[in-house]
Amino acid sequence: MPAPEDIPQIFQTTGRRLTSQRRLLLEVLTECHDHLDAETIYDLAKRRDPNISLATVYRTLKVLKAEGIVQERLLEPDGQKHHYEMAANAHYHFTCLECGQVIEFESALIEQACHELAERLKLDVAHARVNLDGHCADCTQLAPMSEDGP
Amino acid sequence: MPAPEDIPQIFQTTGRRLTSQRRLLLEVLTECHDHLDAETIYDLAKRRDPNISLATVYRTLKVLKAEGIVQERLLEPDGQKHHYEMAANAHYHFTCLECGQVIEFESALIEQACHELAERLKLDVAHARVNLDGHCADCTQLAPMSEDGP
DNA sequence: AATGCAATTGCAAATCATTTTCAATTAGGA
DNA sequence: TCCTAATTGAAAATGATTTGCAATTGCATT
Ligand SMILES: [Mn+2]
Ligand SMILES: [Mn+2]
Ligand SMILES: [Zn+2]
Ligand SMILES: [Zn+2]
Repeated sequence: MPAPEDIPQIFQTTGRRLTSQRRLLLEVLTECHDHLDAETIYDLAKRRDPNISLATVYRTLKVLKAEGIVQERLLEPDGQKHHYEMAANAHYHFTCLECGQVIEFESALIEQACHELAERLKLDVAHARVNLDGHCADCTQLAPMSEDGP
Repeated sequence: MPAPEDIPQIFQTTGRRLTSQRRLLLEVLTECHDHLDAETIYDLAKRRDPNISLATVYRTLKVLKAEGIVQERLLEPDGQKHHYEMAANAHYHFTCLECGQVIEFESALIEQACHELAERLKLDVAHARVNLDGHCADCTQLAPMSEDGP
């Protein structure tokens, strides 16, 4: 999770160029604190640079992901499009199957689970892709519950 | 995770038909204890029924998933194709970024994390999509490690 | 400031997993 | 056995993402 001022350094070090398009996409991602898909990022960027192309959005997202500057998420359980957000403190996501709401959360238990597995099997866990699906508090009231109820 | 003998019942109850193609695909999935993608399932099935179509494989997988008979997994971190396995005891997966090996594991900690979130936010967690990525024990020896090393 | 060139871009066409359309077939209840 | 809605195969369509290519542009170097 690099600080914004470190980004030019990162690019320079890897022989990458900090183009106007990349700067713009970084702005969009930084300003919009949300989980955006490529098309939405494209739309937002196009407002400030009408010439930017969707291909550049995808290419840039791939670069930013490779550099650890953005994180890619698969929030929808049936996995169509990816969503992106600036890399920040490690966190996970819950998606409501009913209303689509996404809730971020942290979890020491999940981190423990990763450590435990790593130690037990002598392997190295680089990343945890964790997404919980279910019904949010609002939707739970109305929806029929899955298992046994009180 | 229904027992094999319950499957006809499940189909009947939901007005679905137990066709020869569906029986065949259930056989393939049951016999091959592995995580198969749709194309592989198709290839295996075609050996016994050369007329079966890939469309039917996809349609059947969707039905079996909806009925909770098979589970869909996204094992590869860059999420191209899905993999399928018969629903069994809840478990998670670790994928080695180097050699592609997939390791199954169970985790009470992850289940705790789900319960904790559910209770804290009064929501209902129906399913946990958990995939850890990293380097397996074999590949860790050779690969440059990610963070600080001893 | 001018030069050189590899990295990057926009556009269009290409991929590729998955879905859909539709006419023909078939499971399974009456 | 009949009837009909569910299912199928084949081919075309979809939709997110990628790629080929010629034109542009950062940026290190004169
Ligand atoms: Mn997030
Ligand atoms: Mn498994
Ligand atoms: Zn909801
Ligand atoms: Zn490995």
